[in-house]
Amino acid sequence: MVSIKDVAKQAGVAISTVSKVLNNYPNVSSQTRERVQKAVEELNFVPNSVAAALSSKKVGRIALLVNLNVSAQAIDEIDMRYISGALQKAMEYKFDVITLFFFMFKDKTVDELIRYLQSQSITGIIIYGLSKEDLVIHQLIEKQIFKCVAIDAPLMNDSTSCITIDHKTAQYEVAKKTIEENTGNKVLYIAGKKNGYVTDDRIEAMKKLAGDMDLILDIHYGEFSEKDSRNLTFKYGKKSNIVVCASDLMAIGAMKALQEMDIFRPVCGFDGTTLMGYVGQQMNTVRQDFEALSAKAVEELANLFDGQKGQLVMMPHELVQINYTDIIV
Amino acid sequence: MVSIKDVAKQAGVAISTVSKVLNNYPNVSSQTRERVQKAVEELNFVPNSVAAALSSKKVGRIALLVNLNVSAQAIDEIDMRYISGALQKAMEYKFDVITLFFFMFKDKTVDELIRYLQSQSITGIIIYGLSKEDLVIHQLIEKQIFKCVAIDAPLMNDSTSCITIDHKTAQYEVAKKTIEENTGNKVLYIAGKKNGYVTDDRIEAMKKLAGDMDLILDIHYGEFSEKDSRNLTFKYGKKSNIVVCASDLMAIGAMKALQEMDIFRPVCGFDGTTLMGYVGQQMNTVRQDFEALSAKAVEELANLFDGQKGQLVMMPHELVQINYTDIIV
DNA sequence: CTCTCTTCGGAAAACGATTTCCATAACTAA
DNA sequence: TTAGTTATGGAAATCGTTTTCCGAAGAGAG
Repeated sequence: MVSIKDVAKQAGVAISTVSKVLNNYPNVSSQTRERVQKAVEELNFVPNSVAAALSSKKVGRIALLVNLNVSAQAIDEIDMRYISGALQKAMEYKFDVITLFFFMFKDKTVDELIRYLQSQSITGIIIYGLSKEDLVIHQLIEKQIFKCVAIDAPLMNDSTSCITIDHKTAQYEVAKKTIEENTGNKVLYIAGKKNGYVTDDRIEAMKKLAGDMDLILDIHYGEFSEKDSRNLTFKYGKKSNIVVCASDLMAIGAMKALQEMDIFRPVCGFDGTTLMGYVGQQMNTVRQDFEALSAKAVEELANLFDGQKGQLVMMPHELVQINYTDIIV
Repeated sequence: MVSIKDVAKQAGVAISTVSKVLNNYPNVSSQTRERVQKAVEELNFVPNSVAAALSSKKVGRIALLVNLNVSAQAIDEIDMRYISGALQKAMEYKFDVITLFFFMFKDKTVDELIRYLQSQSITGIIIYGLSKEDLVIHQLIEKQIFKCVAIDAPLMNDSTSCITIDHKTAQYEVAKKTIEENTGNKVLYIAGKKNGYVTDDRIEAMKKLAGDMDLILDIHYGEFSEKDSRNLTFKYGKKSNIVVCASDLMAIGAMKALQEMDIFRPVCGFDGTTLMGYVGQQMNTVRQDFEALSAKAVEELANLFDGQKGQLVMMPHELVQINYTDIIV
């Protein structure tokens, strides 16, 4: 394997000089710099990131800490899009990424988790799927041992940033639009997982909307699953005029229930997943750019590495209207 | 950070001795071994895998090389299940896992890919989603620089194993069952991606079945998408008695087309994803245990590291019959 | 009781980078 | 010309392991 040593020899300089060129350190003359770069080209040298990580605490080895919801269809898509967006951007930044799932650390203490991360020379973490009940992760963030970026969880401190869309506004808008396009003021809101940050934000938005538009709001919690939404719609769908769901998957569940009950209610969803193709009727939803969110998270991690303090980064969202035929054909 | 040095001091032995205990080397007396283990416990020591990877070529840092099919619903589920199964098992083996997607290496040569993997100190690779057209990956495997395990691609050499289910038998069985349960001998087979290893195996099985059961077989290729399957069913569904699809997602596409054409045809799928919940009629399918497949791949990689030669590992599959109500409610 | 053969444990050299610190060389100013 | 900076490049320590090799102690044989 070609190492920095070979490059040094080829360029006729010291190892340290090569390293300086590689890392854009100032104290290298442009001649030497060029000579080194030429040698790098010729030898096709790629620095060993493992060695770099070992010797430097700065080098970015980052962990993608994911609360997986395996096999819930739409959720899988969101997971994959988050992961893929992050990996892509991480490659640009030459970050090393390790993907970890929450369930791998069930029954582990913070200290054990920290030790594990340290054993991997992890310096930065991107977290998503965090709910208020995930104590260990919260402790991890508070300790500020690692640079963290939380997606959709408003946790910030000197070494923690948050990337999110404006869930309150988005939920408000999509529900308002749907209600305005239809008649009636009795709204069934099928919320997501209890104690989810996103869930609470959206409920807050719905309550505000209820106040603003004089609605009768019926709120029920479910998992982000088709099943829960379907069951809740069976129970409460009939006595409402409109069904607002916390995800597209839930919207589909609701539609199926309505269909089976043989009644029509306008339904709106959230997320803008490709699952939208499964809807059986027109639907409003909020499209999130999941890849962009996680890519931004990587960028933000880079900022934190550079010494920037944690901050809240708000990403844009988009209201869309879906028709069955729009997507599939 | 507590290092092997600290453990050595605590136990009153040399660093090398600690390492030997950690890696189960023979030449350590049980007394010393215990003393070291006690020190490890007390200090809560976790070895730094980055350092280990740097110094040893044996230590398993493995890459999960994935041909992602982002946002095709069912495909996402399969991806996630593969990834999650592998990560879990890798953790047991204390392997370090890096997830990489094919598309990240578009336009890259084998040498560039190799260099990248080496720069990450990767020694083993698990590959899935490989089609016959992925030249670079095939070259990578042939070079035998890394230990490889290919899922669903029959590539074996001294350092490459293959994990798969018996696609031929599975396809044969599920189609046979569906045909026997119904009437007619005109079968529309909606195959997967052209040049996919799995695709070809299954087509072969269908041809054999056609011979055995005296069927008139109409084969058409599509992407593993609902859309393609739907379109193909519109075109060719009417003149056949039975529709056999290469995936559950495709089966759903076919069912939708049939519904819209207002004709009934038995449809069978493949994979046994949770997407099965979306079917609108009874359906036979083949359930694959994706987590088990990728977990087995990790085990097999460990075997290869231990010096075992590459081999073909056949995993079991299961025929299942799905009803709409089975899954969702 | 000595000689050889094991068994065990330690010293030290990797692995491939980063980074600190020091020695020049070169330049500036007086 | 000389003292004082500053720019530049190198030597060496370091990160935390693994692994080779060697010496010492203990065991067994004669």
